[in-house]
Amino acid sequence: MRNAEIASVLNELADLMELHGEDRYRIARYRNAAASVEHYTEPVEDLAREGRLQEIRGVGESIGGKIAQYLETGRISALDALRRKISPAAVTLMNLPGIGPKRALLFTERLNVKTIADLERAIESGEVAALPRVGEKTAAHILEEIRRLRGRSARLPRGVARSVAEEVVRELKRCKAVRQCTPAGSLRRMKESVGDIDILVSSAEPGAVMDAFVRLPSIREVLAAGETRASVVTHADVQVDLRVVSPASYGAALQYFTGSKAHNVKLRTIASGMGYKLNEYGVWEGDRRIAGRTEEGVYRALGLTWQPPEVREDTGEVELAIKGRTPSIVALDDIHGDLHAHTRLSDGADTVEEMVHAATRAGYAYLAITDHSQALGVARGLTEDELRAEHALIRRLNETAKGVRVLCGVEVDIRVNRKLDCSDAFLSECDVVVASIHSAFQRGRAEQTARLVAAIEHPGVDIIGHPTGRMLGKRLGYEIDLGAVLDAAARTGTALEVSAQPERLDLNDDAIRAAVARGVMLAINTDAHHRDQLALMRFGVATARRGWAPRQLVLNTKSRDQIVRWLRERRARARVSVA
DNA sequence: GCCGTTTTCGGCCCGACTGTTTTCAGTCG
Repeated sequence: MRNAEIASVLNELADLMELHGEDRYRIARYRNAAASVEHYTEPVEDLAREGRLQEIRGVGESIGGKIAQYLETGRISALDALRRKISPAAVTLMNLPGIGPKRALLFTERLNVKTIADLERAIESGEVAALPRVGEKTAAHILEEIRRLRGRSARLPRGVARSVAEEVVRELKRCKAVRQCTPAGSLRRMKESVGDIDILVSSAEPGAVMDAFVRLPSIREVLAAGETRASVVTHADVQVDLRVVSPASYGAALQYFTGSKAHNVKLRTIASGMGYKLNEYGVWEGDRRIAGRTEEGVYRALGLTWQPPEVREDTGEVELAIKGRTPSIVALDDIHGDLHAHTRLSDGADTVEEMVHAATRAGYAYLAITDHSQALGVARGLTEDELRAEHALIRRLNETAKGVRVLCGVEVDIRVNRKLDCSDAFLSECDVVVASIHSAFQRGRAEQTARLVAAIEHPGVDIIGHPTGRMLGKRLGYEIDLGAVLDAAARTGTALEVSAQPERLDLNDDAIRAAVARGVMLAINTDAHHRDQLALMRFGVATARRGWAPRQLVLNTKSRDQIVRWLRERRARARVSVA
């Protein structure tokens, strides 16, 4: 799959076009197409082979032709021509904060800057500050940004971002001038990682809020601070942007700062088509504000139904909103249980009883205990006899327990040789079987795909755990042919997990969308290793919502009776195959 | 360059902040 590579080439083309001073709408088309390609779940090279490139949103004849040329020859003649005219160094510089196309060209052409290190030297020598329309402060600011960027990882995992945001919101709410206060931006859209944190406040006294904000104890540095907007960096090196509006504009500002940008552009186009103007202060008919206090009101004024933040990525939700609909997607309240959890018998921290107690408090109807099978030595994997002893304990618990039904399970290892780490007979005795890959991540795509497909087709397996094995910010996961894996899951009815662990979120949103398109069953599980981790469910649900997963395709939205029946039918098949 | 509640051609979102200016260009979101 070369989608990321193709997207990056299209983005470079857009950057060069911008430097070259081309029409901004044309440039926007290239960036738009790059984003579509990046999130496309099928390999774009397959579409190219079948002459179907124009099925990608935002790809027409011209961009489609360039993609085809790139895939055939490894080059794009238009890109080569631009590269001859404009130094590639300008592209590098333009992607630094504080530098846009104008300054990038100024630095490369007037000062012959080729690298970021060159630029640092030019700033230190005073050459940059001497350029027209630059000056001391701008030069110093750019230098600061370069140094700050060097010590920082690009994006924050959402779990970390969430806690930073909650801390800032808690501190801000102590200020009396603050009326409403909430995180917006990609954090509110529940993206798996965020670039910076956006906080929105409504207040009748913006000045007082701004004063309080830039003095918060968690803040290390103020990057910019105006009357209604400020950017700061926390001690944890996270950028936080604050925006203050009046209560009458809160809904419009919330809509605006939640984004995504593409979603907003669509809404503004609709507004202008109706003779209105949409900005962060409201929906305007002339200078009369006809909506703005609530987000719902803003959508309503534009003749649209409100859309959940998770789907606001301009991937079809605006078109639904026009028709008066919202995507039918799973919600946290729909979840009735968790089908993947560990205890201290393998690598968890708590006992079966403690996990069950936590599930009861969560209001669940069922909880599957799925400790590791023996191959996973690092996780103190259990032998079949040890697992049987655990299952006996669980059955005794079920006899006396009211409320939560505990399911006897296992997380069985998928070995390198495609075999499972437990006997077929043992698997057929379990209530539920999760099969996962925990070893040999470096095998090639064909081999990993075959490994997963073998597990999916195994009659004793109900769910594939964390199907791609990725760890956000740590490793990419093993390479698989996602289409082939999804097809196998659709064919056999085996569910694929959406791991709610914030560093996994695996499957991710794009893959979920592709799974949903094929009718693949999903299971949103926490893979809890501690009783408190059952609460991670909301991250998994948020990811499933971003992937437009409907309740009907999420296994653990079933009631206790339904899940028992579903699993029993699969068990029956497993036993037939053993016999 | 793409695309359609208008539109197969003519549109294509809008405002805040900074710094260098002295009325606004550049950048960002």
